[in-house]
Amino acid sequence: MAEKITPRLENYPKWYLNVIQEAGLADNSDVRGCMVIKPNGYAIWENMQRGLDRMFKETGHVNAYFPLFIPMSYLAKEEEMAEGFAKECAVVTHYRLKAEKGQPLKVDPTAELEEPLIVRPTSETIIWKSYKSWIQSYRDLPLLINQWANVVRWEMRTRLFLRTAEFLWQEGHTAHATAAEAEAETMQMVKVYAKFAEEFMAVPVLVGPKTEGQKFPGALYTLCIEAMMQDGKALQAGTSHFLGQNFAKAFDVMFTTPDNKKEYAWATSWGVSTRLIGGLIMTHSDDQGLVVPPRLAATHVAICPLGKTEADRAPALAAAQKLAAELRALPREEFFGYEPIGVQIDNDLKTSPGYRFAKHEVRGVPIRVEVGPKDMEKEIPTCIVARRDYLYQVELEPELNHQKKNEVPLVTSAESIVRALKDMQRVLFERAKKYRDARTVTATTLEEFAALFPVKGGDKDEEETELNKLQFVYAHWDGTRETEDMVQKKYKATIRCLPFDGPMEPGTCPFTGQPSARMVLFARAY
RNA sequence: CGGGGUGUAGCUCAGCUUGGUAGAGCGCUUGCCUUGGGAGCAAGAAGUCGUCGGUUCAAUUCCGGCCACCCCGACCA
Repeated sequence: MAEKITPRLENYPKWYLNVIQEAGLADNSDVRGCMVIKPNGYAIWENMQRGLDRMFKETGHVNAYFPLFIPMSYLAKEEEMAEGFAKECAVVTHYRLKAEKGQPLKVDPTAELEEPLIVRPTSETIIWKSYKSWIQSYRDLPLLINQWANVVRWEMRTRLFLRTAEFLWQEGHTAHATAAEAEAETMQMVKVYAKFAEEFMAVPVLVGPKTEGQKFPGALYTLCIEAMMQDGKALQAGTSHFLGQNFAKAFDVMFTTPDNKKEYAWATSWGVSTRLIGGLIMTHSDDQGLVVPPRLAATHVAICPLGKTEADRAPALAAAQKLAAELRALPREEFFGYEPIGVQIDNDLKTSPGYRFAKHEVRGVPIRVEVGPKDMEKEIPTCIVARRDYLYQVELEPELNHQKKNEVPLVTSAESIVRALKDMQRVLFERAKKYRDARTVTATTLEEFAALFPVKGGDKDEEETELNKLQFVYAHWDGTRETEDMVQKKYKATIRCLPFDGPMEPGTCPFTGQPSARMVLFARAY
């Protein structure tokens, strides 16, 4: 059978879409720019939700839910936000259709809303409208609320998971009595995101503030996490905003201080979305399909009993069931401390072993176990444990002495599997970090910078397929919006952030010759 | 909103130039065969050819309108 997935080096964007399709993560829908998230993709999102939600709760947050529709006038109350989102808002103007026999359905012109509603692109406005009535005293603060929701941003160009017109996310919205407290919250939450990205997704990230030009509309500043994809492009994976008193002022949210004075509340907001799934795919997956770090996998182990007939297979099937039960019975702390291990027995008699192996690989199941008659005949029965992360990587990292398949005694296979899962989580992170660090460079002169972000003569395909060529580039910057805009226009590279642990020495801006406080991180971005 | 392109089976597409009412591969169903890396053979089901109109004895094919989608640009946290 022909290879179904376009190799990454041939065409990276096409590979990305192939993986999503073949792994059963999502479909394009008939509604332009919107996606259908299929069970396999949604399972990853559910695991992301679980991990994040736990971390939010551990930092004192609670969940609530606010309406999908927002009166248009609310958005208008915060000027920067209105300007920032005006061009991508879906608007509801009517509340009724007209259905007459033999006539096409149409909007009932007599059912026009007095005030149009927008579908939330983000919920600061409607949430702060509520906060106005919830916050009276300093005793009501801090207010630490998160919501899991969908939002709509009418993007011109969409890509599955990375940028869709509707997407799922969480948005935290907090109110505090002091600026310092709100700023600490902003920092705390970006660190939560960084921890989640690195420990759950096995995606290394850089943390730091956005530039003035790239911050969220309505924010005083934005902190973000940035990840490198396999093609060297950057992906903004999460943001945490210090909103100052902008929304409190827009919605008149004042509280009484202990010394009986009135003050506006201080705000933060922070969010990550289903875009993380896109980032996960483009960090770990390979030409054979999806690779999912164990902490986010719904199914961790697929056991394939082998044997031609039901009778041939019976002993192997029994062994598979025993192993599955053993794995499922493991105490949670034996795995990652909470979710139980997901085990699936693929006992399909009608498909060949190769087909089943390939199916689980393309879908990103971390561990596959093969057990068949040959294993069961042995004095000490064994099984084959195959790790998804070793496949097709062997030639890339020969020093790690990867083994595609390991034969282990059945009696010890459960521990072998748990050990492998833990190791895989670590290996994926280290591999991604090594990849990113090897592709992070410094440019001190304009010539160096220009060579790192070549602009081709129009052939976009060629440009996008040059895997390994794009890099993260540290360079000085004079701090002005003009220079930032010029670089974006000329080199299609943006300042991703000013990483907290990046180089801090002052220097000279290669673009203007002006003094620069520190180097910043440039990259092409999704 | 400008420039280009495409709408034919579940999917990817051929056929149209030169009009005569439709094909392939994959997928699906069934049977045989096959079981430690995506097998093979055979049979079968499946399409108002985007839509509306025009020309014609006859339109998937030619002409026009419309609609949808894709690519490039613009735009885009």
